[in-house]
Amino acid sequence: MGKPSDAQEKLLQVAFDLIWNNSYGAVSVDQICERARVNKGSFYHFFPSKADLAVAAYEEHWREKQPELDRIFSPQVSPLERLERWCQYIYDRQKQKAEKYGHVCGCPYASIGVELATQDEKIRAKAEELVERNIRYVESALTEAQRQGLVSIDDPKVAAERVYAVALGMVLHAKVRNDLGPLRQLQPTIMDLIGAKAVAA
Amino acid sequence: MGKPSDAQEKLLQVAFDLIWNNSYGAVSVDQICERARVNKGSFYHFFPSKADLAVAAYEEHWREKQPELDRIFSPQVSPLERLERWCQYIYDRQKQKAEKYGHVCGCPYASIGVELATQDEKIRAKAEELVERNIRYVESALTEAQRQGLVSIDDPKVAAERVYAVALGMVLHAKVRNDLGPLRQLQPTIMDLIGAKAVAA
DNA sequence: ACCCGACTTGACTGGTCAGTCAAGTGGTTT
DNA sequence: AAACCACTTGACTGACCAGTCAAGTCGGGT
Repeated sequence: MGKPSDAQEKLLQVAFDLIWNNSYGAVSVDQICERARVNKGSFYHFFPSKADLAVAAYEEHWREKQPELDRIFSPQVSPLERLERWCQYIYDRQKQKAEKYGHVCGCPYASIGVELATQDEKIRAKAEELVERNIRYVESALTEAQRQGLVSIDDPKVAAERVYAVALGMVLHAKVRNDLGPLRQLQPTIMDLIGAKAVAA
Repeated sequence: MGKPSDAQEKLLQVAFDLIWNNSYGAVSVDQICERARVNKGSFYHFFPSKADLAVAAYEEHWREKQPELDRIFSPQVSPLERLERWCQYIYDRQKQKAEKYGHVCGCPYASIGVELATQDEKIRAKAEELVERNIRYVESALTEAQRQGLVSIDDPKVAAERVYAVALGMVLHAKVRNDLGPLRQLQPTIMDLIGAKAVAA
């Protein structure tokens, strides 16, 4: 197969990083190619357009991060502890990015979704899909927590959307303030919201 | 004064609308000028750069919308009803935009803030400022509600940030899904979150 | 040994971008 | 009536944009 290389994978990773740290509109195909050390022609051999690359890059990023979410939401630990771990994961991830780049980078799915929801239907749909997949994790924990009488919620599906909205909102607020402060309220707010009867250490 | 006109005001309004419906990066100075029927030279007579125009446009938009927020949060009505009205206002506004343009447009301040927080400090700071001003309204209602024993919260400042995060998150979710559905949970979620003891009609 | 086709190379296109500029225009001030 | 200056006009610049293309290069299948 000619000259196989890691060009495609490199493009996906570089594109995701650049778009997350900046924005879709502010990152050019030339920039992505340069950073990935790939020629323009190769780019368009793999992807029909910049938008298609973005969709593929975000799907690939999910694929890579999914095992970590599976671990966080492992049925091995109690449902409330899963949520607690998830809050910690969000904080740690934002902190790591903020220290590395000097800016709070926010939720990658939400950022590209908000930027392009009204302009590019393919990207909007992918962002929606990724957000919904995240909500499913929260929902599973809440369903189990409800069964165990650990929380006072009605519909776990609705409660999961509420909980996820808190996370989205606080991460967004942190990005706009460029300050991780608001994220310290994430766990207590969520626990209050679902009426958690006991919070693990 | 030569040929005074409404050019400046027109630019501010057109810029705000275009950026809200699309995004900062997707809207060009040429587009703004064309829609506002203003020449490029006039644009740069009033504003040193596209970013400066955006900052001015968002400040101007706040100035125009502030009386409506003052009305919603009028001390004439009970604190909980103010929050209820505010939720309704958010929903109505999003619905109106969605019907007019076929897309859920989201929160204008949050959208531009998320898009440019890591790239343009002046715009990030303005978005932060506008968000904080909104939070102050919520905080004032919560402070009064607490004094009247209508809610069970600790620090009204913290509670206001929590409440606002729910709003930000749900509006964001609605934009990414291009569906107003999530917003129907806004009021009940907020009332649950602050432990509202009574909800007005 | 040969060819096929996945992949690479880098120059190229036409259009658009933010921002500049020099020459006006006309109301106001003196 | 003359000078001033806020504002207008529209052509212009050079950089950059997404995307194209034709000519390769080389591993694998036959």
